[in-house]
Amino acid sequence: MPQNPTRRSTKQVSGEDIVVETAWLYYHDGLNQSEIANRLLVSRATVVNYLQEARERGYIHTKLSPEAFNTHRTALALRDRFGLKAAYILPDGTGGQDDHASRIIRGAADWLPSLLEPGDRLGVAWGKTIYDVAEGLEQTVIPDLTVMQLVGSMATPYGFSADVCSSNVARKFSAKCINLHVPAILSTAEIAATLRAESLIARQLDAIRHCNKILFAVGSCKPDSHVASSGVATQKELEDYIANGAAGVLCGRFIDAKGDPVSGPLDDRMMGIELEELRHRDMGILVSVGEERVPAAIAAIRGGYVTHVVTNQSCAAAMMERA
Amino acid sequence: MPQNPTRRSTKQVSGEDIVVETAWLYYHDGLNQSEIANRLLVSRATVVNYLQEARERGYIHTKLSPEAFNTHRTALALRDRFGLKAAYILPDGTGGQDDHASRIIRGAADWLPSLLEPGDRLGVAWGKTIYDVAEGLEQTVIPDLTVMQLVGSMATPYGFSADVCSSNVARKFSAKCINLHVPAILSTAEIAATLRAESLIARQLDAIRHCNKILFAVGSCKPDSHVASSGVATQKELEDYIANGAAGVLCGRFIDAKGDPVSGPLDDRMMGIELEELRHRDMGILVSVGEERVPAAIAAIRGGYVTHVVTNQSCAAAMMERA
DNA sequence: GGTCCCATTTGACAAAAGTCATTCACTATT
DNA sequence: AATAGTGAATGACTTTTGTCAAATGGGACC
Repeated sequence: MPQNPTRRSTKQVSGEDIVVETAWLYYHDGLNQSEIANRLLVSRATVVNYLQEARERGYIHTKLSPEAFNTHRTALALRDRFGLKAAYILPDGTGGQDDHASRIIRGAADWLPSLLEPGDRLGVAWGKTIYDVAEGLEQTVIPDLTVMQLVGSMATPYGFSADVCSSNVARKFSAKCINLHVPAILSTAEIAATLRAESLIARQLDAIRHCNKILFAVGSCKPDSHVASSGVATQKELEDYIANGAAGVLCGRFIDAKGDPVSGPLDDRMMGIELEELRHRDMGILVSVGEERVPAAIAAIRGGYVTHVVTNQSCAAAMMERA
Repeated sequence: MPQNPTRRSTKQVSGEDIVVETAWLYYHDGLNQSEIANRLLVSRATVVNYLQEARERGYIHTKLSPEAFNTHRTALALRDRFGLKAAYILPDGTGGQDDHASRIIRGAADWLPSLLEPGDRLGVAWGKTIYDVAEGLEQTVIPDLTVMQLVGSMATPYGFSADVCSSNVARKFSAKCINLHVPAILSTAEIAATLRAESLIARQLDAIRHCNKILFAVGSCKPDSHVASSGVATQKELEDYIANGAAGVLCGRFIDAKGDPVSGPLDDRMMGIELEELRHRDMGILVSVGEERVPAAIAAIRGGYVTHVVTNQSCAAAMMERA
């Protein structure tokens, strides 16, 4: 309004625009800060401030491309060794388990959006890993995506029940969400059967049979597995399955080392997608965290449930060694 | 397998993976080079080399977010002043016309992908600006996108004929392309009418009436306009239109200052979408380069052809001043 | 086993970027 | 009209990053 006073306020008049200008010159045109300072007739320190502001405002976005993780040696080796479509291998952390895990989870969250496309129906399993992946997802709109809960919910104190996992994933993608409003495990096979016959439930169970992509983790078959600690299975039941050759857990179902279903006392009391329905989908995305889960991961791959793997260097190495 | 001619052994064992590890630590974890050097037990200079390699391999991607250009003051002002859905205003270059132009074009190429979604039918006009935008587009897959040529082709020595523009845009998006296999201008209205009646052509012309988004530039109505220099119109014809109040050219058609069609000798001899069919689409994306085109751009906006504008600071200022 | 070749690595130096206390112009208040 | 307050801009200094010529070490060849 008042005439452009040529001093400080000049900068003010162009206002925030100068921040964008600075960011453009720096990131797009590749000038250094001194060059920019000269052009804009400000001090270099000011350029630093502008750039900082641009970063704070989220104008600048730096990311590692997926190719960085699926075209290097280990990734290609794992892919070829197991006949996968792709493997996404993150560098090992230098910290402990948590560091490893958080990298894999961040990696999976980075990669997932590029694996999905409009029209997909994504089945989502449950567990801490999947929950964390959902948390890590950037808000990204994928038009016409449907997310589905693959197994019933369970009352865990941890907050990563199956319904929470699927809802969160759906929210991050602004997708439609089909939840399964039943418990994961019922006290008797009869009650489970009754519920399955219930028309609403039957329709939900039918819907999840039609998903084309699946996101899941595997559980190891150790006594401390989530299957036990979350109360889905008792210690005794778990031991039964192990005695029958169980090598891992996938969507609450037990598989042997070849990936085939292991039958046991829980099967009929469980609500959720069945193993046969999980095989040979367009895409099976396995997020595998922790070396103790390597045998389970191998079993899942052998069973034909997996086309894409996200894990880290050391697990990838362990997988190739043990297979 | 012939052992990979490994170079330095220990470091080589982890192979190229160490480059990814370095990039991760630097860009994702935010460590500085010295910290990384300590962790990886190499010199800092080596870390620099790894990072350089990561950049060369295209692992690292830095971009300015669209918000940087359509949420700052000028962009919002332009948008509100003209009732647009969005304006994307690039900083002025410090160089000459070419510098200005190349920024706008890069900006448009950066922005366009985020404006399109699966299922869209994008009509593409022609001209050097549009051609350059197409060149600048990153290869991005947009599923189920159809690109359409809006006006007939012309024999220009410059290589930015309408068919080339639409084909290139389609190629960059891996989209289906509907081309219009006719000249832009015919010697008589009769021949034009005959061609229009031709079933193949009629179908193509019909198809382009159904696009929902349109990408175009405007031409000024000066004697040196592309309309004249590319041979679509003679100097005399151009003067006729100007005498009738033409303020700009849009898809080969002349409009007055209010954006209404200006009739003249060429109208019936021209092959391509008509002005009325261009108005009020879901999205009309105007890429406007050069202050001499400001009146034409204003006319196009007033005429209701435009919902989104890409231009630079000085043109935006000029537009607001003159309107 | 010795020697050469060559890409990778490195240390020392140079350039660029980041920090921070201070200055400066403008505004609002009295 | 004087003054205090505000927040951007700045210069001097520190830290981080980049460059380059020289060194290093593995493997191939003799």
